[in-house]
Amino acid sequence: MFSLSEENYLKAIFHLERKYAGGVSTNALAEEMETKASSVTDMVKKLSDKDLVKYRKYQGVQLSEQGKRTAIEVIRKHRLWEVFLVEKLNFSWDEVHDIAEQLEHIKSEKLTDELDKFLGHPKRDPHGDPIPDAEGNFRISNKMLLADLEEGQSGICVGVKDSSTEFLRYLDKNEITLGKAIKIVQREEYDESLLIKINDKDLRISKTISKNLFIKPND
Amino acid sequence: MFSLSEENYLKAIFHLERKYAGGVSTNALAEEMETKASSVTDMVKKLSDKDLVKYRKYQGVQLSEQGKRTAIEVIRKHRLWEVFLVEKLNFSWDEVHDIAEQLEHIKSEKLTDELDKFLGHPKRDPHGDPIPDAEGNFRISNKMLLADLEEGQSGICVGVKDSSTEFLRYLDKNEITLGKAIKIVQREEYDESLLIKINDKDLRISKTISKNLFIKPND
DNA sequence: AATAAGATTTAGACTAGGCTAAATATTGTT
DNA sequence: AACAATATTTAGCCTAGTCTAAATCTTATT
Repeated sequence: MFSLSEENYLKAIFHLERKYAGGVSTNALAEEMETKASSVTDMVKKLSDKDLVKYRKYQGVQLSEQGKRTAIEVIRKHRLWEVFLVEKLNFSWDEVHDIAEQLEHIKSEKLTDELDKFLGHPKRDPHGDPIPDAEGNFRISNKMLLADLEEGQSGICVGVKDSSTEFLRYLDKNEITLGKAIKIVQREEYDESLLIKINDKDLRISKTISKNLFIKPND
Repeated sequence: MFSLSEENYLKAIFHLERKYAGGVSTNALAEEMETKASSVTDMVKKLSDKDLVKYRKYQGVQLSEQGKRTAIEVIRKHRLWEVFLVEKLNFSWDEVHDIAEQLEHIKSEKLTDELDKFLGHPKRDPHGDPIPDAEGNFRISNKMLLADLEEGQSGICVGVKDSSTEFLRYLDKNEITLGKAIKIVQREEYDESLLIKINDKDLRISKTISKNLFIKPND
């Protein structure tokens, strides 16, 4: 079993490997963990001793197979608990992150699997992020940023890139929720804002918004 | 907010105060916490600095009002999660303790209250122990040990004193579950065993068993 | 190729929580 | 009242995880 801190490092490395496939730098990890580079170096050595990461001084860090498996297990638990909080306990999608950060460290395989079953094996968490199955497989779907769609294209809103309270509240206010159909009516090249049709209404959204909304394009 | 270790100490002191009302001794607490007396002394000083306990050297320790409130909150969470695990996730009553020990430290008042609501405000956990309400009030009911009932008396099985896997499995095997009616048919004074009627069958149980089963006597 | 800037690691210190061994206080028994 | 047994506390050390400051490595620029 791994400590809370070890699990959080593994999770952070997992997320950063998307951006830095060749190895996650100490500084990037320090920023993600909201700690100092020296602390990261210490912890990364410990993780390396346990064969959870591959680490070469000054060259950054990568997850080992076991490290990756552990990180995915933590992410699986995080997202399942988020579904539980929203679906069963009346939380809204902007309230669940901090609580799931605690719940994701509860150690019991049976608990995770029974929770998954109880929730009906959900495929995505309340923010549209995919939930890995018990074997650690994500079903990845072709999603794009709304900002990258062409004029005239349409699709389904499937996730958010920014999960901050502020952004989620903005979406709530404008009745933009996961599963909704969205069509790009017009692109304004000057400020990169978009005119979209959603809920049968036209809505103008800024680049800031469209860069943080994932869409599964039709066809 | 208090640390995991602090919460566990408060909980242990709370439980021991039932037996040692005049102050819980360092050694008793050390045994309960499965640690050394010297470690207990250190921690008790810290709790005292935070006004969670009243402590006088060599004289034992007692919970302050705030300490008691905190302990009860932890116990409330523990028991609610046990209900959740048994009622919603198909756990049996002998499997839930260790997981609830982890879940009881999750910090979110809203989570606790919503969980309570979701479960229908249960009054007792799967072992028959009362669940305090959000204000920290236990509803105490008149329960007795089965061993202390007279021949001919009858009642309802409402709880267990020993929550060990072994004991709970024994009860399962003999179809003794909470809510069942039990009548004392005969007391054997020689070995203090009892002949009881339960499930319309006669069953002989030893003193060891009858000393660990709580009964709410009829009238 | 040299060097300055930036990134990373090392050294040494700190806190929480725990341990062992030694010192001290309390209690029970004569 | 004294002393032995037991309980408790103190002193000093340990590990995990963190920090600051100093040292060292890498990289970008000339």
